[in-house]
Amino acid sequence: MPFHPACHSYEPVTIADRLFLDLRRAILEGDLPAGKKISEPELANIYGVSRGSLREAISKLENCNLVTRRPNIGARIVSFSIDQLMEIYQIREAMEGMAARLAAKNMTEPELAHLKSLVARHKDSLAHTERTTKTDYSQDADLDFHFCIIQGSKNQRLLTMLCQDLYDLVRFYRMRLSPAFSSTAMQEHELIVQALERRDGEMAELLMRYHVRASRDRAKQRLESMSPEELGNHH
Amino acid sequence: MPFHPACHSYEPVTIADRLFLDLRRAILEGDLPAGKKISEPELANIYGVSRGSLREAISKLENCNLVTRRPNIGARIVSFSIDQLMEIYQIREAMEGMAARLAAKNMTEPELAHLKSLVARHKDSLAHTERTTKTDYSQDADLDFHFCIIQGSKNQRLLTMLCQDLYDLVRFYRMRLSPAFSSTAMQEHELIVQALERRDGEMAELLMRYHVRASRDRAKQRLESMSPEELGNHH
DNA sequence: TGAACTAAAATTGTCGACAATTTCACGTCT
DNA sequence: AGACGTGAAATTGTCGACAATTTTAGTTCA
Repeated sequence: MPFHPACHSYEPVTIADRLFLDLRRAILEGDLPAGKKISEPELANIYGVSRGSLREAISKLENCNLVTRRPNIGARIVSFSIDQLMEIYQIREAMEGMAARLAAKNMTEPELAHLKSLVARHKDSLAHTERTTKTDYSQDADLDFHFCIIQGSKNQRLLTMLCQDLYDLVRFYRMRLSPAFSSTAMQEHELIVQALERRDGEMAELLMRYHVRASRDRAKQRLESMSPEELGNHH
Repeated sequence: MPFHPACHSYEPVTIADRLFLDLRRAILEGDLPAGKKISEPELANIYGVSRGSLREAISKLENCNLVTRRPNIGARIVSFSIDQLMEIYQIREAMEGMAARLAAKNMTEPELAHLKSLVARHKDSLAHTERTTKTDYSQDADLDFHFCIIQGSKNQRLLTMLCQDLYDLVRFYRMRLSPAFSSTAMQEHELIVQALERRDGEMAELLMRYHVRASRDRAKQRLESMSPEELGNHH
């Protein structure tokens, strides 16, 4: 039942921190609709905090690219756009490809074992369960898979750039598209793990780039088959 | 004589914005030494602003990865580390490689012409001038080159991630290493431009990745030949 | 001498009030 | 009716003061 902390898994010691986590969750889960303007006095009243703390939380949300601010105008939740989603996939192809290459070199054996068990569980769940609650779990498992590899790269900056600056956006879109996780994608995951086991960085990067590119194509295909109303819901 | 705005090229309409630009410049140029703790009351007095505005500026500096904050402890300027520099090069290899690939497809003819003239001027300057003021100009020219290609990728998110989240750090290190720009690097630039002219994305990516990797190796070699005192100056 | 406790000083976090700017509503003019 | 200008209302930016936490300095005790 976790919200999937990934990064941002620190204790909210200060009011602004707790507010940031609450608002982040609200945005990702759709409580605060995409594209909506944020009213500082209104939100400050709702959460029972001062405007100063709220502004600090909004500033953190801006770092995650979940809101955009303009001076003297205000902040608004990031809005849904197919083009932006495709841009994100292109960046993930490059960065996660590099992460896989580095992980093949730097991942520890326990980390590899953990990744393997994760994929095995995932495969099991995909084979044995009905389609009912599959998507939810699969999506989390997918994020876990990518997170493990990024962490295994042992490049701290790469980790923070992906987790802090990009993955919140990934969740933002994922929550609004609720795509089915295909068995094809899981097979791609397995191939990547095999390359990592062989410590073949070159191949791991190629396979990861292919996987992200294929995921992008699948997402695009799904989006183009969706009705305009379905897409419009999120604006 | 520009400070090289790259991104962040907006008018500082608010006090916190101007403060942010001033502090950013101070950090990059070494007025605020690396690793130093930021005293909010002290800085607020120096710049003659309230602590609130200063805190907002610090928050923006945190986005640029130029300072790190810990709750109830405070903010300090990012500190110099060879490992971190190497991490940044790895990320640049992946992201700028992708940028070159996309630029080969999406760059407009005027943009390409501008890039060509930029490299030509660069080559000229490297051939005709003495070594005196060469490095300064060359460094800016190098950044301009990379910036042009990133911009030519037409991936807005890639542009902001590189310019806002990474390139300030690149400048931070560049200003403290003051490396000579080699004619080798310039030849690599020329090869990349030729690939872009042919609209050969595959080759452009390969050449850019090679260029970034070679630059990393050159930087590492320079660093290892520096004395510990030289390196220690920046802590 | 040095480790541990204590109180004072300094620093960061939080808040409410005021100033500057934007947004909205109304009335006027063409 | 619609465009334009004006003033009020609302929103954001800025500030100084207070509260909570951390750091420091000093003292005591083993």
